[in-house]
Parts: sequence; structure tokens; C-alpha cells
Amino acid sequence: MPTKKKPQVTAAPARRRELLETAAEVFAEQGYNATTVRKIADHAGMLAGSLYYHFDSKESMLEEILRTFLDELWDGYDTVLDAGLGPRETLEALVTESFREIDRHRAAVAIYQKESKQLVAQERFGFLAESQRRFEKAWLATLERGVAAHVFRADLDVRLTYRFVRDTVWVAASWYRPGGQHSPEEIARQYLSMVLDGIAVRE
Amino acid sequence: MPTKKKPQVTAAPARRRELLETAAEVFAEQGYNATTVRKIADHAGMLAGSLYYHFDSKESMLEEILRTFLDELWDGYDTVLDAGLGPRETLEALVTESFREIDRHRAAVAIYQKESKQLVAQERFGFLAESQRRFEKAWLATLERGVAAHVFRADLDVRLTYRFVRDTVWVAASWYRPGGQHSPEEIARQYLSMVLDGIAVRE
DNA sequence: GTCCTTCCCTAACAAGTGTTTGGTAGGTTA
DNA sequence: TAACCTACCAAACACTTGTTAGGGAAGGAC
Repeated sequence: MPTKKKPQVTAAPARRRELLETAAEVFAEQGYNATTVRKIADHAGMLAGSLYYHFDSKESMLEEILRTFLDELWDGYDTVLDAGLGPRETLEALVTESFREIDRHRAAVAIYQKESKQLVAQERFGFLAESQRRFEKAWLATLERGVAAHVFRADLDVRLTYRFVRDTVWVAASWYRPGGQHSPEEIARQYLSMVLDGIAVRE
Repeated sequence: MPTKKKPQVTAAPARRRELLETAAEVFAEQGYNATTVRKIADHAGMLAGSLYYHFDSKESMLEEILRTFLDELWDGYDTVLDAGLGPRETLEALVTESFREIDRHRAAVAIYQKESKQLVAQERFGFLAESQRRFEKAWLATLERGVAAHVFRADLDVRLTYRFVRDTVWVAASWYRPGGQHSPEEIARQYLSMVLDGIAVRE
């Protein structure tokens, strides 16, 4: 007889999703290391040991949360990147898409922001490093394309500009609350206005 | 006989500073919760228990690190704010000063960025909340002064602009490495150029 | 009815946590 | 020489941590 079939390997059932969502919420709020499995179980209305019927470790919960988020993120990004837009339109679309992802995966983004730096060292989370490389590549290519086409300034350090744009977008997850007065698209519009045209008055 | 005099209450001796610096380094790299006192002791070349000759808890190390950083930060900020500069010059000076602080207190800034959100809830770290209020007040006042003087755009949400400027500056601590190819002043110059004038080419 | 699966509980485990206590080598002071 | 202080070590403490093993209630399948 083969080893007992565990629910972990099957396609994610509904209960599993619920638990991952509450876990992501607690991870985002308290930090991964400060979050005990007992706290997660509390929020889910069950006991710590019961979580291990659905998942085989605390770390695997974290992995699945981040994997799910990154998969959906790249779905959106690839659609934009394959659309054949100009550099400026690509940048606008990427930023807007990013704010939509923050809206949809607020908790996962917050976790990613806080923990990814320490996680990439582990081979289990190697997919984070790969995602970061693709991310940087896509952004740098867009920026360089824009500089070549004379739509982005040529006097700026491209790598610095990349970090600037990347950070300004994603740190928004630390204060963004879904259902607030600004929609993701509205925030994206204002952010793009600042990034592209600056906050100073033109003469 | 009174209680035994402990070195914690006296003015900080040299050894104490060294230990706080290594502790800050480890906190910044691994995160506060993931950092054990044994790891700190390892980096300092001593045993875990020996740390308690200098400090009375792990938390008090964290508190002193953040207090020292914020004290020096506000020294610099107050100098700028009391100089009677115009809004644009004030913004430029604040940003430049911020990058200098990142250069000087890289570890403390990284810790602050990662942990402050969870720490402000504890009354022990109430000074963080007070600092944040002063920070927001100073920045909002500068921005509003600039809008009134027609040097900053009036069509932007001031609160959003504040978060934008604040975040873009401080997240730099996550990738900045002292002794790199860019000085703090050079980074500040390029950041200010992007924030004030945008990255798009003007027509 | 009986069997089986799903989902959770009870109770414990070993490892790691921050912290304390008592001791001690080496230098300084009297 | 004797007393004392500084800065550390050695060994343990109580507690929390992630995780596991066995059991059991509910409900559908046969």
C-alpha cells in the first residue's frame, strides 16, 4: 500500500484557501517569525495541531502564499509585456497593474516586502530570486527602451531609476487599505503623474 | 545598602556602543524576532549571558538603538527646519539630510523600517509614534507651503505626495551600502531630480 | 447497519528561547 | 598584600516554539 494520501498534494480545496488567507493576514500584520502557529489557529478558530492536517509545516504555508501571489502577478505582467506597447505606455501599464495586485494581494505583498530578503537565501524560496531577476530585467528593458526613444530622460542613472520606481510602487502596500477612498487606478494615476512629471510646478 | 549599581544606568561606555552596533547589524540583517541573543553574542565574541552585564534585556537593546538613531535624526531635521528656507529648499535639504542619516545609521534605519509598525503598539516604544507625528507634520507643512507658494503642483493629493516622498527616501536603506559608488549627496541629487522634475522628457 | 473519509482535538515531544545566578580571571586602587 | 571593580564564563531556569501521534465525531457510500 502506498503512503497515505494527504490533502496537501491534491488541488487546493476551499478550506485550504481560507486558512491560507487568514495565515497571510496574520503574517502580514505581525511578521512571519513573530507569528506562531497557535496564533494562526486562533484566528481560524481551531487548535495549532489541526493546521497540520492541511499543511505540513508553517514554512510551506508561507511558500504557498508567496507562490500564489507571484503566479498571479506574472500573469498580469506578461500580458502587459506581450502587448507590444511603447515604453511609456508599458511603464504606465506595469505601474497600474502593480497597484491592482496590491489591491488583490495586500497581505502577500506586505509579507513579500518584509521577508523576501531573508528568504531568498534558502533554496526552498529560490523562486523568489528568479522572480526578482525577471522583474528587474523587464523594468530595465522598458526604461532603456524609453531612454533610447527619447521619452525618458537620459541624464539619470537607469539602475537608480529602476529602484526608485520599483520601491515607490510596492511600499504602498504598507499603508494601502482596500476599500479606502482611492481606487488602485486612481492611486496609480497620481503616482504616475509624480514619477513622470515630478511634483514641482513647471515654468 | 542600595541595589547594586548596574552599568546600564551610567553614561554609555565604549564597549556598550560596540555591542549595540553589532546588535543593530544582526537585527537589520536577520530581523529582530529572528535574531537570538546567542547570535548577537556570537558576533560579539562572547556568550549569551554576558550580554546581560551590559543590557537588561534584548528589547532594551532595540530601544536604545532606535532612540539613538531618532535623536540624531531630529538634530539634523531641526537644524533644517529652523533655517528659514523656502519650501523647495527645505524639501531638498530634508531629503539630503535623510540620505546622510541612512549613510550613518544604515542598520538602525533598516530596523526602523521593518519593525516600527509592530513596535508602536507597545507603550515602551511610544516615542516612535511621537516621532512619526512630528515627521508627518513637518513634511506636510513643507508641502503645503510649497503649494501655496506655487512651487509645488496644486493638483496632487498632498497626503499621497507626502507618503510618496517619505517612502521613496527611506526604502533606499534596504539596498544602500555605505562606500558604494554613489555618495549620499549624489543619490539625494538624483532622487530630488526625479521627484521634482519627473523621469519623462519635457517637450 | 458497516466502512471510510474528512476534519478536527487532546496531549505530548524535543529543540530553542530570553534570562538569571554564582563564580572567576585580571587589572586597579588603597 | 588586601580589597575591589570590570567584564566575562558556565550552567542552569522556565517558557515558548513547531511538530507529531493517536483518537474521535460527523456524514456520505455501500
